[in-house]
Amino acid sequence: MTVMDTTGTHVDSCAGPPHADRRPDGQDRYTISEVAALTGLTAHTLRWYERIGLMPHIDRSHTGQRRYSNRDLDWLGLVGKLRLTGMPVADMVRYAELVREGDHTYGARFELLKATREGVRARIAELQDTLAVLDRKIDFYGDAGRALASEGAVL
Amino acid sequence: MTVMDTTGTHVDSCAGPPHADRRPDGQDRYTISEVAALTGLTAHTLRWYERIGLMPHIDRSHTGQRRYSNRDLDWLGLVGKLRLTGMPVADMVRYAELVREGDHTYGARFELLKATREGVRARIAELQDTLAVLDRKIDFYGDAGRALASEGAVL
DNA sequence: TAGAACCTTCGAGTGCGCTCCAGGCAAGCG
DNA sequence: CGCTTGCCTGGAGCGCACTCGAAGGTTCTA
Repeated sequence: MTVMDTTGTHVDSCAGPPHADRRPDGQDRYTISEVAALTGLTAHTLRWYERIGLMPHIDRSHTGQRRYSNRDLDWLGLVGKLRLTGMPVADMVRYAELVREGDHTYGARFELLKATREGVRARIAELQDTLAVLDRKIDFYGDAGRALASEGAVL
Repeated sequence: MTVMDTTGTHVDSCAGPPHADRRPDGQDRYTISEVAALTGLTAHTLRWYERIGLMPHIDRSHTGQRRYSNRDLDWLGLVGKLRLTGMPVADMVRYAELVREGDHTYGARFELLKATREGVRARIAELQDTLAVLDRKIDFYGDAGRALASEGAVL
């Protein structure tokens, strides 16, 4: 249960390419504005994520300021990806809760990830379908659109 | 300029598979609730689409009720597809305006469709990227997740 | 030691895409 | 004739995901 190992690289293995201007583990104490610059989120949004329970506990300096770790950046990377899929923030909060609750939620998290993956796959299929519609429409315009348009077709 | 031909099937050729329970052209005067059932949108939403300029002019019965045509359904089919891509309603309104403005907007519409297509392609790429992240995470869980989770990795 | 630049919290505001309500009209039916 | 059903309009309200402002404390640079 205790977290002894903070040097392993496996922590990073799940959040895409690690950001270039990251500090090595051990000196990874970023201010909120540094994290904002790194992630593209605003400081406001980062604090809001914390308020709604989307972040793990963020370390604080002796004066109470947030100090983000590399692991926090990894988490934000994952959140960013999930956000791109259109996953509602509430669902991500649910996942964050499972992580906080510890090992016994392992199965639930696994299932949630798999369900999310299926959702993303379905979304991709949907978009490819839409792409086909657009392709047909664009061909239509390219080939004979001008003539057909004047006949009243809804282009 | 005059719209003589309403019997051609080419009108339909751009909006995916035609809905099964459609009436043949000529008897295509659907009430708002029929269209709601056919499209999955609510009557409220259909009226709202009209208010914001997303629909062409919808025909009315002698008592002022809306009567949608097959062409209107085609248009709603396209709108539905574009909505799936995440295109903002405002952009779709812009496209609708171009259609209303007539043939001379042909080029603009063509460009807009091509830009939209590129947007969809980019979105698909993004999702595939996310899918890869999820796949890695899921493998991780499946292979050694339980052990690593107890070491403190952010899964 | 001044001032800028950063941080904190709380709470209100914004933009989008609906979603719903109130109040009223018109048609069909027993 | 009254009742129900379906439709009309204009406008208010809602949920989401931020986004920003106010008021005040702290830390860095000259």
